[in-house]
Amino acid sequence: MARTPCCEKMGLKKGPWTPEEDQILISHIQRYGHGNWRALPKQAGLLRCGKSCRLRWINYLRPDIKRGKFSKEEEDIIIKLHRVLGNRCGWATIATRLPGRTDNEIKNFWHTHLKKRVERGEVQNMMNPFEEAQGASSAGILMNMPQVGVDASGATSSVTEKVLIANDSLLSRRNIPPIVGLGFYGAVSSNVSGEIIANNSHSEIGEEMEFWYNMFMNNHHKGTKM
DNA sequence: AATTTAGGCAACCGCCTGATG
DNA sequence: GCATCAGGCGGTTGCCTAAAT
Repeated sequence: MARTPCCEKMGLKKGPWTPEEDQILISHIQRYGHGNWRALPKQAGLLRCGKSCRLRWINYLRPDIKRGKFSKEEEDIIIKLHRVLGNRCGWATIATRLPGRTDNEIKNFWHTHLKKRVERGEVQNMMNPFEEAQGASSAGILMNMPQVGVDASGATSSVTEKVLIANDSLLSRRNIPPIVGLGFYGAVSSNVSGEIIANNSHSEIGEEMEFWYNMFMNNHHKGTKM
């Protein structure tokens, strides 16, 4: 059975927001907050669905929105993170790293500017911290794999050992994203059920690496649950 | 000056996930 | 365990504007 649509289309307005609608939404949220987006338009007297109100607020009206051109630093962060995360678990996560920027804005900026530059090879030397740490010519990455016992050729055994994973094909066969290279730092190991778990070494590598660590953990769990 | 094309971006759509009953 | 709701997210569309012809 099909889900009921998020909003009743009949009588609800679509398309660009008018300044009057913006003002109504801002005033309402400033007075009452936005606890329930679905109920908000009715309470505020707007002929919009809750989703539309939420999007308008988050992407345009929020007071902490930063508008204007992206800085070089912001570009670098987007490119680096996109390399790691890809489109699929990325824009919102990247947005958390760029205060005042929205996922929609970052997504648009990627598709209209950065994607072309990356495709043209203008940013090909941009590496994430793991790649930088390993060096571009590194033979592989080291992981603690107590239960898997996978050697560099991909063969399995019951032996608990540190494993050097030599190439991307092995990673892809095991459905592990390349960022598993964090294991190079000794910050990752896996438990008996095959789930990646943390040890405490990542706490010593600073805020930036903490961020990348969390990024890895999220990415890994998403990548392995399928 | 008029028309066409391309780029930029706001907004919508549909799917997914977590919470709740 | 299942159905439904609500919020969140990425993909995509379509409008607007500036540049090119």
